[in-house]
Amino acid sequence: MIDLDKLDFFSKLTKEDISKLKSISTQKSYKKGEILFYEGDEPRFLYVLLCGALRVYKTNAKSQQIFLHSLNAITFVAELANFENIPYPASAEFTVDGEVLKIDYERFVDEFISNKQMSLNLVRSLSGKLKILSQVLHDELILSSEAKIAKFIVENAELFNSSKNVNIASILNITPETLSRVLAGMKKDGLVRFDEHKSLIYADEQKLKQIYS
Amino acid sequence: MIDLDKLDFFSKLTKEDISKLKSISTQKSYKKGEILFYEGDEPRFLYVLLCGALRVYKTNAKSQQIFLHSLNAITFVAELANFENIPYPASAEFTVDGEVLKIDYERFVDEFISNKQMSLNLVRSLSGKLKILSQVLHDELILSSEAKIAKFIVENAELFNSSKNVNIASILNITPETLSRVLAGMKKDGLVRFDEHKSLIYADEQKLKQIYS
DNA sequence: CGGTCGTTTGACTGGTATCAAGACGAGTGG
DNA sequence: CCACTCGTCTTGATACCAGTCAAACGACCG
Repeated sequence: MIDLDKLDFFSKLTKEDISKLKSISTQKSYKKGEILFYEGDEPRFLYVLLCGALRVYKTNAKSQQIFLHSLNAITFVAELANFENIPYPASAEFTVDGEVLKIDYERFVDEFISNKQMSLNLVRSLSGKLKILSQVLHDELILSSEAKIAKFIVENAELFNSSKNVNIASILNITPETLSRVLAGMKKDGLVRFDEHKSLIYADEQKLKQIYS
Repeated sequence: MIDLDKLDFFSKLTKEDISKLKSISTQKSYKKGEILFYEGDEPRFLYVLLCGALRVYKTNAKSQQIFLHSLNAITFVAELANFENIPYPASAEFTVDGEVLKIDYERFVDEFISNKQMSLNLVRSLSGKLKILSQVLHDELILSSEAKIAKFIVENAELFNSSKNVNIASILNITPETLSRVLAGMKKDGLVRFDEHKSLIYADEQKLKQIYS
């Protein structure tokens, strides 16, 4: 079990606040692949991801998962659902082993609603989430498949090289076939070059950026 | 000019806080159709919409506007951009005459960052925005045109009846042609019925809901 | 009664998914 | 060292949803 006192995330809280927090919450460990909650579930606790990472996704009518983003410790998780008292708008699955703090939300409100430090944490967290979401919205709503791929190459070159195409495709919410075809096109146009082992050895950043901006 | 003291939004602030706020801000009026900011602009002030309403939209590669949502007074506007120090992620246009409070953001941070009431306002505002955005994300990412229309009919029956199809289409980010065709289909399947003046006189809520959930 | 704005309809297009088959390449066991 | 196999990538044919373009139609307004 992780000790809350040791965490940066709570470092600005007083000793009393920390014990207050401990008294209204429990900790739980999860294995890679386990689900923290499903889209549509009613929120019962306010979650803080203490360690590990989550994959956040929505499910469409054809039961396909639409990847939204990853969450890394330490951060509140889906606090929106608690604040607005709505079902979780997406599902969260552990991509590695992790641990969460499960806070009794009602008591949290009572005790911490006017806590200066906690408010700051919340504002920061909410604002960060908004940034992520508006990013997702932009990528999914405005960008074509080609543009998404171009952006991914420029902004995630390493990840691009270390991942299999299937995984990249699922991050970008496109099919592997589309990814393959677009990359073939880019190769033909000289925007990218690969060595014999399919590692990216050259990318025309300028032209790639033009595609997505 | 609207007097800040009179507004519910600031009612929990002390008299000193209000004058502090006044001293670091100015008020400005806008006419219907004017733009508060464009997507991509650098934020220079923290805006509070004091009266009127804004249409918030993004622009795609073909210069088409993608409607995201409306904002009604009184609310912070795009505070995300200030907090995260990023360009505005969308454009905002007045749909009626309005008035905004333009707050010097740097000074706002200095003076109000640890103000209890203001923090609460911020948390509430951010959380509300997050809810809206995740709603938009769901509608645009998960729902088909038919599903969007079904949802709109169920949840906005009055607006549906009082608006021209062109406007409904632009709210739903679909073309008038698609709207027309889908409605024709629904009529054929008996999901909706219209009188001679195209007013909706019957809608099979159950079946419509099935389409979008 | 003519003009304008909005709606409807049809034919076509485009982007991406889907389905199916083949090609490739790295690791494995004979 | 070869051949087999499995996972992955590529390629082609086809399908589908919604957008585009164009024309006809309708309704209301001055």
